Amino acid sequence: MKTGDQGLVKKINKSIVLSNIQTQSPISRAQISKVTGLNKATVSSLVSELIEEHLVDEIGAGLSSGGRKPMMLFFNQNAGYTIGIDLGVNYAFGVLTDLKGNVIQQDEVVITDTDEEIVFAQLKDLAQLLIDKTPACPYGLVGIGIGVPGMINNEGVILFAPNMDWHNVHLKQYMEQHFNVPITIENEAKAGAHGEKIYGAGRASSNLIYVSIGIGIGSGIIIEDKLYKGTSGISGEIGHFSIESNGRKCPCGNKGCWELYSSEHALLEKTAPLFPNEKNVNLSFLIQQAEDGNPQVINAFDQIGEYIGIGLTNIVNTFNPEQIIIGNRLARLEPWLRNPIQRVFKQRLLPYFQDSIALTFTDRSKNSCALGSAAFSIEKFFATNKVTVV
Amino acid sequence: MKTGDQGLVKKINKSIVLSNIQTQSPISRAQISKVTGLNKATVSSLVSELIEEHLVDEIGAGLSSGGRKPMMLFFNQNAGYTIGIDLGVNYAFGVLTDLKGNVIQQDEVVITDTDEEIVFAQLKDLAQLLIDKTPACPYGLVGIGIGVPGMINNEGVILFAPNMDWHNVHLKQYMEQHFNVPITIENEAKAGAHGEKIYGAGRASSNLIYVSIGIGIGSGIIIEDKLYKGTSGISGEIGHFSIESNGRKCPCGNKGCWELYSSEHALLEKTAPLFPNEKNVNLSFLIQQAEDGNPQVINAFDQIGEYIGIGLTNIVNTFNPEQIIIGNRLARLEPWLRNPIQRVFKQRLLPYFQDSIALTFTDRSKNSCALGSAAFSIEKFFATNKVTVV
DNA sequence: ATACTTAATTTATTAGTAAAACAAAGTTTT
DNA sequence: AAAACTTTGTTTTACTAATAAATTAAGTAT
Repeated sequence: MKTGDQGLVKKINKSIVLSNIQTQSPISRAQISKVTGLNKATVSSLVSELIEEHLVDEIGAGLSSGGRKPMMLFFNQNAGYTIGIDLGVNYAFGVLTDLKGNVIQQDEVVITDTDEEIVFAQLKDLAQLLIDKTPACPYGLVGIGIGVPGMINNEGVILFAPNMDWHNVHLKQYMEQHFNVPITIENEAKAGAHGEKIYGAGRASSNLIYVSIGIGIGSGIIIEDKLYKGTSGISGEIGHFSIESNGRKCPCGNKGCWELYSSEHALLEKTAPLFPNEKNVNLSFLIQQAEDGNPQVINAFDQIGEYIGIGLTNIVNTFNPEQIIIGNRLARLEPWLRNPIQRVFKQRLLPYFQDSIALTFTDRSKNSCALGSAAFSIEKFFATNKVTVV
Repeated sequence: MKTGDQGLVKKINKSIVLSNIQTQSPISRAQISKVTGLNKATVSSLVSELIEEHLVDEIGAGLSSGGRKPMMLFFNQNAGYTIGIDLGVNYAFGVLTDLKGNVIQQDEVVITDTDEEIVFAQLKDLAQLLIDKTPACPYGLVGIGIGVPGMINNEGVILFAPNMDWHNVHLKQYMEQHFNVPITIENEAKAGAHGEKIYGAGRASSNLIYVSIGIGIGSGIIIEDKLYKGTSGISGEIGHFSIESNGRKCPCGNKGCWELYSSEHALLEKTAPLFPNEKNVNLSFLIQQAEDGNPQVINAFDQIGEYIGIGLTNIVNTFNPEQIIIGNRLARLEPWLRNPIQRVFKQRLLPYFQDSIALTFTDRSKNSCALGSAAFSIEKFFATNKVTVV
């Protein structure tokens, strides 16, 4: 039980002030006071602390609205930097961002061998490369986050990453040994969900499910603005809920798992026979075919979309979320998936859900997994050092 | 954004003190100070307010442990009373409880006609009957809660109760007109989940799913100790997630819904042909048959249990909860359901989930729906009048 | 030039927790 | 049984943070 004291009050209010400056800047002290209801004096005092801590800058006077000009405040997004890495099965994509999530630098390495030690070394080099590009600033690098396609427990241990063939892998320890900053290892879909919630399409939603459809299907669950990790850290394994209770056996033990019908893997399996002479039937190839009007491919996309819709219906019935965001590789298929999904929603969802659900595809120009991973460190930084997150 | 001030601090601490007295009583001021970390003076001051508000009583001196005897404190559970009603399709069961959830009085009425006005009048009479039994006390009746088998929106409107044939029913308004206390209308499974979390088998779990298996299947989702209601208040409709994506059409619009295979309705449908001469094949009859060793009935129970296990597997994969509690009518089948469910878990769940999940059947001697409905009012009472719930 | 407006700081007040001193009521030691 | 110690709970004092009111600063409107 955490008791309350004046320090708590100050943390709360300081956090509110900072978050207002972050999201509404340029903003004056007077405006903050009006918006938050905090007394002008309180705002002034908290702002001056934030300025001393280099988290806020005075950027110059604003326009007068009939009286003294307000001094406009800016969030000093360059007070520190953070690294986020999206670790895939055959790539690792890293970003260096400022405290607002702006990408300062990015880099990608190709992974050809998923051997633990090789990948570890590649991740270390990728991080070092980005660290070397970190501009001089008061707080330096505040943390490194990595999104991994596997199950991560509450201690950050990678319990199982099927497509990497990893079991009980201690990436966190390895990174901590090499870099003296907080390390966050999180499931790729949870990181993606967080990225969408903080910086992406999910900012306005309190309850959203980010459905990561790649080789398999995972998800990140945001409930009341907060990532829900589950009791042991492995919530959201929705790729393995059964939509055919006695369907094909899945390696997970279950039968008829959703991802057997709706993932990139399922799509490739389904379409490969259409191109017996083509060695390299991959997603880009299929998209090209669809764009060229190949009816069989378009039909395959539609069928996958229908199965995706069936699974999403289950999610909506379970969570009653405001929004579902489709992420990862199959988000590229938006033009072909949106219709069948909406069609299934219309057929299968109760009317009460139909009105309240928004379907969004991730903006692939931003990597929400890498950004979300980076954002974890920013929150830890504020929570431990300066202000509480409200 | 709710800012912090000293009032907030006091609310938090007062709530902590009260909750310690509620759960640990008899307890002295000194002990509370030690347990909470609050200063002795702070505890004294907060306790004296609680005593003035009749929420806490000094019950006499305790045993000395080498010095002055401590004055033991008790939560005054009789400071107020609350009513909770479990509204079923053919019954309404009401309890009058004290502020600790002890049942003071209970009553049940039979519902033969689900016509809105008739049921409303029955509920009003049931509540009045319990009110008449309310002992004299400082706060009187602090609220009435009703758990309804249907979808309730955030404003307490019953959008749809299929088995009552209700659409857009304003029970809350009706009760408010007749009783001048806060009225809470909530879905039956959500109320049950809350009851289990506050008073029942789920007290120790932060993340739990209460699965109400009756005519249909609903659920209440507790996430981080809090009931998750969903964006429009209708989360947890897990009876309508599809486990046979192209299975039988369900009235909800979806196909192959879980409850078509796993509910009491499914069980009765499956077993009725076994007893062509029996007019009244109901749950009690089937249980009697199973107890008498009828292999066909036992087999039917096992099959239903398997389907329940398949659905629960989906839930575990999705939520990674600490605990699943089976509630409502089919909880009576625990002796026949536990094995097939555990069997399915063993076959279908990933090992990481197997360790962390506890399966519990509700204690049918307590009605968690009625108790949970009653508890809603207690929380509202403390939140609005005295202390915040922490 | 004077009166109004708005912004931000300074000063005084208030509310709540905490630390220390104290009072109350015991037990243990001699 | 007196003295010394313990534990409980209250009182006194100090401190911190928010707020209200007064003040200073820097404009605009007429």
